This record gives sequence, C-alpha cells and structure tokens, in this order.
Amino acid sequence: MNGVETKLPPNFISTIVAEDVKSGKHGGRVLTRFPPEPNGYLHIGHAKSICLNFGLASEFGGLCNFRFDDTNPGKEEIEYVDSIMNDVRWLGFDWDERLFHASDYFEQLYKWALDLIRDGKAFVDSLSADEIRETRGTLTEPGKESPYRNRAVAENLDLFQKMRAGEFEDGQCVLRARIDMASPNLNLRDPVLYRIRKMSHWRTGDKWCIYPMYDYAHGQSDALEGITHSICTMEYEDHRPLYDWFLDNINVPSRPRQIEFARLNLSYTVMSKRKLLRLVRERKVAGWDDPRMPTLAGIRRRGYTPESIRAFCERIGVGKKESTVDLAFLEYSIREDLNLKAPRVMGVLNPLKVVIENYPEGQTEYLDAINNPEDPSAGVRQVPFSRELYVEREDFMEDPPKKFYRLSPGREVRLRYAYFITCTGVVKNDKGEVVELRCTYDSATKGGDSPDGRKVKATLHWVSAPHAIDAEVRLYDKLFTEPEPGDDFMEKLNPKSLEVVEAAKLEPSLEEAPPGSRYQFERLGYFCVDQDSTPSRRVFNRTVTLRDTWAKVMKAEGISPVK
RNA sequence: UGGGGCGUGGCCAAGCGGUAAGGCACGGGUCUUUGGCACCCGCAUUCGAAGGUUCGAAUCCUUCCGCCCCAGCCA
Repeated sequence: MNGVETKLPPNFISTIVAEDVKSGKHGGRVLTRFPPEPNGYLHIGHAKSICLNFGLASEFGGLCNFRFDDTNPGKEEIEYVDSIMNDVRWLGFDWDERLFHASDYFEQLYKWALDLIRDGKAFVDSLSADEIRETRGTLTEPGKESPYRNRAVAENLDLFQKMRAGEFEDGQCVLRARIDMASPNLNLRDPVLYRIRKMSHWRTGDKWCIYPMYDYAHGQSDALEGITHSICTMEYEDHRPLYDWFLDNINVPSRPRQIEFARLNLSYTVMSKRKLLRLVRERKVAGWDDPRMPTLAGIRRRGYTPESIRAFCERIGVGKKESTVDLAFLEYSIREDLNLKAPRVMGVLNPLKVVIENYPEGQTEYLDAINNPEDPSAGVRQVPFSRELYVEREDFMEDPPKKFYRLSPGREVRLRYAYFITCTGVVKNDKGEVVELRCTYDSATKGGDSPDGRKVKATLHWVSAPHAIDAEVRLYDKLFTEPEPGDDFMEKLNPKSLEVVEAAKLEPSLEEAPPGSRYQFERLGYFCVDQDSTPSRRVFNRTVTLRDTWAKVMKAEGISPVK
C-alpha cells in the first residue's frame, strides 16, 4: 500500500496465528473470513473487524474470505448486500473470487442435520417458542427436557424431512440439538438448529422453508471453507463450546478455531445497528450515509479517507477488554492523512467585507499561492486579489483582548500570499454591527513579506469579493453531547451537530472541484465536495476542523467568539 | 452472586519474575506567510484492592472488589 510494509503491532490474536503458522498447524496455512449479515450498513466497528481479518491474512501470507451470513431471510435485504460489498472495497480490501454465503451450504447443512438425528444428537421438538423459553430454565436453575426429546430416530427423520417439505407451519416445530438441559452454559441447553420460515430468501428464493440458526451454520461454514481462524466479538465467547460441539459431532472437513476480541466503541457515538436504524427511521439524520453517522457510508461522505480508517484501526489495538476509544483519536487519523494530501485553498465561512482604500479600483492581480506546504510537488496556483475582499468575521475584533493578535482598528496583519493591510476604519449599520472594514495596504509587501523586515503577528485567509464563488458549507460536529450516549441516546442528540452556512465565499479555483474531492480550507479545517453538489449549487462538508489552539485560549480566557 | 470474560495514567495500549514502551488527549516551549504542520520538554514510585511466595512481582498463589456478556424459533 505504501512501499515499505509497516510492521503491525502484535496483539494476542496475531500471536496465536504466528504460533500456529510456526507449529505447522493447518500446514502453516492462514485463512480468515469477514462474515457480515446483510441486515444493515457497515460501521467503523466493522472496519476494525475487516482490517483485523484481512490484515492478519496478509501479514501471514494467507487469504481472507468474504461471506454473507444469510441465514435469516426475515431480516436481510439486497440493499444491504450491495452497500456492504461496496464499503469493504472502498476500505481497500479484495476477496477476489472468494465471495461466499452461508446459503451456499444449506444442502450440506441439511445433510449434516440428518446425520445428527441418526446419531441421536438432534430431535424435532414440537414445543412452541413460548414453551421452549419456559423450559429453558434460568441463569441459576437448570432447564427441563422437552417431552419430545426422546422421539425415535425414524420419527425425527420423518418429521425433519416433512419440515423441509413444507408440511408444517412457521413455529410448529424446530430441530434441536440434544446436548444438556442442565448445562450452566445456556447455549448448550438443547439449542435450536433449524426453524421454519415460509418466506423467500434473497438468494435461494423459495427453495427452502427451514433455515439454520447462526450457531448451527457458522462453524460448519468455516469448516467447509477451510477457515483456520474464525475471529468474532466477545459476546460469542459463550457460544464457543457449541461451536466446538458441532465440529466434534459432525464429520467436517477441517477444524477452525474461534477467537474472540472486544468490539470497538467510540466516544460521542452509538454503534449498534438497532440504534443507528432508529436514528435513520426517526429522521434524526438524513440517512445511513449522513456524514454524522459512524457508518462507513457516512464517514466516507464526511470526507474520511480509507487510509485514515485503516491507520486508525491499526492503532487502536486488539484485545479482550471492553473499551471506548476517544473520538479525538479518529480525528487525529484523518488530520494526519489529509495534512499530507489535501490541497490548500482559501474560503471564508462568515464573510466580513474589507475595502482596501488605497488599492486601485477595478484592478486585479494574480498572486502565487502554495498548494500544499507538505508536498512541494503539488505546485502553486494563482489567486485573484482586488480592492474588495472578504475576511473571516472572527478574525476581527474592535476591542481585542490581549492575546488576540488578528485584525483590529489600527492593527497591521498579513493577508496570506498577498499584502500587509492595516485597519483604518470600521463601518457599522444602524444596529451598531460591524458590516465593513476600511483598510490600507502596503504595496511593498506583495506576496506577504516586508522588505524592511517589519513583522506582523497574524496571517489571515481571505478571498477577493468580485471573484469569489458561493457555496453551501455543512459544518458537522459530534452527533451526541455526551461521551457515552447510552440507551437514552435519543435525548443526547447534539442540536448543533449540523450547522449550514448558506453562502460561504470561496476562491475561484474551487469552481470545478468534483464531488468527493478534499481540501484544506486554510486555518479552518478539511472539507470535501458533497455528492449533492452541482455547478449551480456547490456543497462542501466539513470533515474535521484543524487543531485550534486559539479556540482553547479563548475558552481558557473566557472570551466569547464573535457570532 | 449459574456460567463466561475483563480490570496498567483522562482515552487506547505494550509488558508474560528483574525493577512501568508507545500513541491520543492535556500542559509548557521552539519554529512558522495556516494560532495548522514539524520539533523539544513534561505527564503512573505504580499496574482494581488486600494478603502471600521470592533477593526481586504489573507479571506466580490466595481472597476480596468492580465492570461487561448470556435465559431469540436474531446474528
């Protein structure tokens, strides 16, 4: 990806894999898999899993399969299938021809179920869902065996075949494993293997009316594909004994090992599909790809790069401890990446008109501006300068506090790549609000340096009024006001998570900026052109602000920012 | 209090019996035509707690405390 392969920091999983490779387990082969269920959009938490699985594979010269865990037609939709594949590709991973589905294995899974029945290890239970729940027992008391638990093999075989043939209605019966109703691990109390669902499946159509449960499908799918390390999140740890039980009691072709790690939590955001779905359904955000969403679609639209997401996932580490990563860490990753790549440009979000009184009317000069100080190869561009300009309203204070060293009456500052200007007058409206600044410029300071060595404390961004282009700029901030939104997250929504600037003034070089392109608006932050943008109505999203030391000073000094 | 898992600075995270890496955040400074970037300095006598073993413990043993997960015909 970037010439020199940076060595990934080791973690407990890569240590296990390294030992297996060294000991020759699986013949030194490494095959992982990313197994999403197509019932929602992928989010940054999935990115951690994707990077882990594909990363491990490439680190040890192995491969990573892509597999849809499509065992529940009631919840899965084709819309999600497309978005999921698109997101994984965008993140930068490729599964070549290795696209699989749990549904590819329905026939084999069915045959194995028949084997389990013949071995007396599975039975058809005619208890209702409620009855099964009631007899499962509790955390402290054992469950009760189903009265159907000892049906004869022949009867079970007959019943199960009839289940498949559609002779029963939904819920009338299920196939259950015959393990141990007294197990302290609830997953082992005769878990359901198959349930009847008379609905068509996005891939198998109406071929099946019985569908395998996750536990029954996952491990065997892994075994069928020859997966060596099946990595999942901590909540499946209790399922591992069952995962292993199937592998021990079925004649599977290989023996995968399940390893669990802690899922990612991010401060100031919610990650569960249920909560994200609610934000979408209740219109708290514009959709799954709203730039405030932690979905990959949202993050992408926000302007994050796949490289920054990968770097983030590599840095947060992999462990078994529940943790919440600071959102600032994610922001650090995108700033770090964009600092090196994003072309610099000037744009004024909250325009304050400036008239340079001693600058010739009608004159336009084109000044050289460096595109990216971090990347000389990015070259220079020319920006127009004229008598009337816009500067940021926040860059002027009529009565500045001691630490404010931007523009104020009588103060001289530099306009980036242009001239030193001195504020000579302030024009106010009848409400007393500053509506225009009158300034003079020093023609000897063209380009931004004074031949007499005169120094100036501040450098301001600006844009020439007659040359500026208008744009809508969407300023995004955290979606929630609290680091841990919790279950009442709907009450913790940040009312200022989106502020729309209707008419920002941008330098004309942005005229043709294509959707998706990213820029640094100097002194403000990183922005990207939104997909809603059109030539007649340009729309930019703020990906993240620049680090703002001045904002911290203001906060510390109790100075309120100018509105 | 059935079972499983986890507890190292504000947030992540190395460490695996030899005397607490690194990153983010934070504070201070240098530099600066972005109050950006870069660079420098600071930031746990202490590893959930208490005992014990040992010349020596975050690492081994006890006990205790705290947090998370499991009672879907969801994944």
